[in-house]
Amino acid sequence: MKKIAQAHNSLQTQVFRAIETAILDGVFAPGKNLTEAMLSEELGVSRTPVREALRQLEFEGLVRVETHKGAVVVGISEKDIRDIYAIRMQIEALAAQWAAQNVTEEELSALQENIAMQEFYFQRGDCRQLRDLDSDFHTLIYTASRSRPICLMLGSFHHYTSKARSIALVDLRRAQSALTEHQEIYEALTGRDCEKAAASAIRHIEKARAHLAAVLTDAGENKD
Amino acid sequence: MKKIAQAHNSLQTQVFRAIETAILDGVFAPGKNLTEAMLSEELGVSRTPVREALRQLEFEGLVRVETHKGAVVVGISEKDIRDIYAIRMQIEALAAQWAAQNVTEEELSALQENIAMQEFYFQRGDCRQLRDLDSDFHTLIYTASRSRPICLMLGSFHHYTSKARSIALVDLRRAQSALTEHQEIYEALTGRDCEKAAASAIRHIEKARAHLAAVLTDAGENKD
DNA sequence: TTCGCTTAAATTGTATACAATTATACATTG
DNA sequence: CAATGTATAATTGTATACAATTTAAGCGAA
Repeated sequence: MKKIAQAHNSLQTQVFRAIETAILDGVFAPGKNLTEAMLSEELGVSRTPVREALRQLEFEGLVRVETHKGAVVVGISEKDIRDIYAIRMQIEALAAQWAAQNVTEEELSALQENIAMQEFYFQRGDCRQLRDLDSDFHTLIYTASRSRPICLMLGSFHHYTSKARSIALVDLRRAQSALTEHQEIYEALTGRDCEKAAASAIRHIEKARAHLAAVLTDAGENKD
Repeated sequence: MKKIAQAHNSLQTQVFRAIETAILDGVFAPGKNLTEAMLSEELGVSRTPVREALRQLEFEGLVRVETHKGAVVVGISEKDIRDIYAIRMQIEALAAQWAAQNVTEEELSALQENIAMQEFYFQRGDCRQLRDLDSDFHTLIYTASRSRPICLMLGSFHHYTSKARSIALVDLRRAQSALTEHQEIYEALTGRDCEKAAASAIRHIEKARAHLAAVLTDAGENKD
């Protein structure tokens, strides 16, 4: 029934993305039991790619799969998000620091372009676009760090941060603040200033965390 | 042909473990092309569980899978390990800090038992057992942190640290030092002293890193 | 010989069929 | 009526069959 995103990727990948976003967008609520047959029919594919996708989602921590029992959606709790921010504060600092040393001119251009787009969509008040750009911005920095462990780690539970971003950037005041902080990080990178990059990154996450702490009153729930 | 570890788990899980350890033990060298047919025959199963295992291994970063091309083993470079230690220094500090607040009496007993075993196998000079105990020790602390993101993150690329541990703990002098540091962390946890726990963890990883930096002259190679 | 095209083999991607296990419903018995 | 055991249905686990794609080989012409 529902159309799957792009066509050029493998079905398995598309199925994975489809289920992932469905979970993150709350279409599949925490605790919901995901049967392979249901997903197959819903997405118009066979069970094989669905199974592979579910196994990957289990690795990402989005679902829990028990043998002969099936998959259930795992919720992201408030505490999870708080923990993520504590962790990110450390890791993003490392990433920014290393990126300052290794970032290429092309990547700097991409970051500049990204920030320009952020300014554009901020004017429009388009939160969804801002969220995606924010996501891209950080991905660019991870990549520029030239550290495979960093990329793997931050990519592996990327959805957690995505969820947190979604919650946070709905507030346009926070979005503006984030934009300023992004610019600060960008400047540190252009100047190849490791310390400033790390400090800016920490300040950025710290502010994001503080904002989120204020916003988080009725966000996620845990289904342990 | 080759027997797979336990019997009660699903084939898919067993296949996953089998391939994982084969890669970590160097049986499947970096760059090696893993065809599903070969793995199927080798492990005496069909392609289905093999495919699911490969997809998970891709998420772990141990192999790279390209559509219609298959999976190749990704090597762990020296730099990867160095990066891991930099990251771990931050995350283990968080984990230890949180564990000091949340650790249960049962977990403290388990840690005590673990350390006792470490002492025993250190006497015997059994490096392999020491490595596994070291792995268990840290897993216990992650678990005690009561943070799902921490557990997910550190579990997700656990093999990296495992690889590093294997390299490091071959040196019995390092093993002894590690044992002392573990005891220090354990004491911090029993005293529920967050600051001491974090500081001990950082010191532990820092020492491990320093030792590894000295040892690492001809370890891993990268196959990008 | 070498370049290029065609074709065949090998490999992965997907779907389906079958086996094993679990959950559910219903009947039987205390 | 409750509890339990059995049978049936539903769901997952695994294997195999088929389609799509890539790689390589073979063949021919310049």
